[in-house]
Amino acid sequence: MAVTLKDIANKVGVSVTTVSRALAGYSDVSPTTRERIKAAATELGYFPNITAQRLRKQRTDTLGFIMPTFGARFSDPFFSEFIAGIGTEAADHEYDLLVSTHAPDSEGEANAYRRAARGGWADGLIVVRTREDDLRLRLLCEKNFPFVAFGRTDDELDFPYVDEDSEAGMEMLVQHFIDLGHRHIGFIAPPQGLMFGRYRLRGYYQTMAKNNLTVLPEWVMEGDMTQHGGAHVVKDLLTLDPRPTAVICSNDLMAIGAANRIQQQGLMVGKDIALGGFDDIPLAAFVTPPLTTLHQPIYEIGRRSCAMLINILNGRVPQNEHILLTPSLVVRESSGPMLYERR
Amino acid sequence: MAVTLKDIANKVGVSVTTVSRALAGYSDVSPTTRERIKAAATELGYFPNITAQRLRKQRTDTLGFIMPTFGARFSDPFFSEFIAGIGTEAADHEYDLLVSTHAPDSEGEANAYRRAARGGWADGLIVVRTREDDLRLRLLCEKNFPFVAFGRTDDELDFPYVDEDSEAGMEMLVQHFIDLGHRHIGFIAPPQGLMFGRYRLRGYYQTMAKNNLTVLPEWVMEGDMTQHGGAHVVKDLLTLDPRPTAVICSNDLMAIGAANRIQQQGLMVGKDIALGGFDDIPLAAFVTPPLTTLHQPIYEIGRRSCAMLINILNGRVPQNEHILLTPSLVVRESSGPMLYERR
DNA sequence: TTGAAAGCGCTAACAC
DNA sequence: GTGTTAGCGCTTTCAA
Repeated sequence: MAVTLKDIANKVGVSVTTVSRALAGYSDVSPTTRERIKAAATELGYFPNITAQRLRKQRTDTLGFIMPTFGARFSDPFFSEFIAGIGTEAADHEYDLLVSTHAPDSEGEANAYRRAARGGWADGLIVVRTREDDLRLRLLCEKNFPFVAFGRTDDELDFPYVDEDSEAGMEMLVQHFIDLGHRHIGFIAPPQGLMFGRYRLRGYYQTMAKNNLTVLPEWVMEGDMTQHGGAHVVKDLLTLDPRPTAVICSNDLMAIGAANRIQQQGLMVGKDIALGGFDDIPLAAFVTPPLTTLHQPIYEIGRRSCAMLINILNGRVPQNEHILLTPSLVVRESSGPMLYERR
Repeated sequence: MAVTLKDIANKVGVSVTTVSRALAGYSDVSPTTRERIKAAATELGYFPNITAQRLRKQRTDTLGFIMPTFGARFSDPFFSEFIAGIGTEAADHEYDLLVSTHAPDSEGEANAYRRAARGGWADGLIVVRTREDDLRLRLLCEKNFPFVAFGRTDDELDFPYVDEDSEAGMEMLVQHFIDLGHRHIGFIAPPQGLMFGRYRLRGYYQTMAKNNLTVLPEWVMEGDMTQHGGAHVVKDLLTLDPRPTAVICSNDLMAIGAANRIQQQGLMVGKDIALGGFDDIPLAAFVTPPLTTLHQPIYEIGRRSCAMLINILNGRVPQNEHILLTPSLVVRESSGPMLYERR
């Protein structure tokens, strides 16, 4: 089938070894044979057998990404962007990217990580959406398997990561609403267990406290990070008396869902009620009204985590580097004008 | 490092061959040795070396997906959903999924396909967004490399595909608007070269013609499939005199962008102007006003294309199967009421 | 029922 | 400079 070193060796009349060395660019091959070998290689259309190289080198030159997905209509734009980021960086360094999809915390996911951590599947892993007491991270740390996470944890585990400072981000957003005159600010939190959700929630509480504002327990609801969740949960917030004048959602998808429901109830977002999100997904600027949110450069984060992983794999970097980025506040119409200026 | 067959063989005191056969479940191993071997394998924590198996079997048990991406803020929700679909199906059949990202029609993409078509990278490929005169398909057909496409082509190439009948879908949508009383219907087409865009455009023209409606050239604009594109292009449509009473966008992302721009200009979607999209991305139901569109089951399409590919790889299916699905019309508020019922 | 031997395609230590 | 040899870990004749 495919052309092998042997074919070239036969054709040129040298040994397989020589061919291998010539093609690999070793200096101990005479210029003339090297040329003849190269010529033969191009003529025959030789390309190295990746699998054989891998077996020999005991490395796969492949990165793994086990993507947490949820059921059939799963379609979080985060992942397209993130994959584009890691994929591009990986390709730039001649790494392949293996993607595997599993529901978070499922048995399938656990197996996938166990399999990966055994080695031989990929040389390193990119892990996203770190969780409290994250078994994935625990496993990888324990087995000493190379990985970089997008996200931190609170526990004793130490590992390299890139993260967004959700606490600082949320502080900007909450402060923005407070500065606009809001005092009753509802919050739609992510499901328990996600680290970034925890930071976002914490940022909310802290900023409220810092401004001497009390938070009533019923102001804080938990959503499932999807547009459905946002729509579903916000309606309870709307029935409160007094009704919050602003609602912050811990991601844009939920904010968009919430906006939809709010407007369905005849209220105007950015007028009757202020709304904020987190992520700045590309659509955030194009919904009606455009969404005030915190911008995270997902593609860049993907690239950087991947670059970090590749550095680690090549022993080029102090282990356990930590990068913490600060999101930037993007104010759009959904936050509305100063509260007392409303008509 | 890792436990190999040899380790087990040593431990049990048999040959590597026997261990291999015992573990592979061949019948010609005595029950007792088989048990001893199995016990030793579990005890030592044996797992086969995938690379070695691949080299030996001359197949990778891996599927490739070369994802067409565009720059840094690329984030089309289509891809998360599609990858979730193919990934799940692949995993169910114990295939791995290799993902590579490249700009469409770029040199990098061409290289990726050439590399894949040489073999050894993946056993088969999933191709999406077929193009007119698609070099990728031409290459794969020529090299006889197994693949399944999501999308068809017009030319002589015959290959297995799953596709959505965009023409039929668009007909439903256009007819829907016509039935509502619209006569001046603008259309935002995808960039030249994409097959599905062609079908969608054709569906529009044909349905207009079928209803004896003429289409003025200035009603048809070309957008780039993103929310930006939709927003950008729709404004020219709005300046026409008479202004179209309805605008159809060839995907939801553009429709959402268009809706944004329309409302920015003080017009109300679903009232002053009707709007339709295509795809039914999960957010379509949650924008304001909710978008009338055509539903495509992307996840399912991913699963089915992947299943088809796996069948082909295992020689289980008549080559070049064609599946054509019909999208379903989802009417939401953006199409508005009957035209003459408007206030 | 078991084992020896060959080989998938490549690389590298070591001779010549 | 070049070839011999060995081996990465596995599977599969073939012979015993």
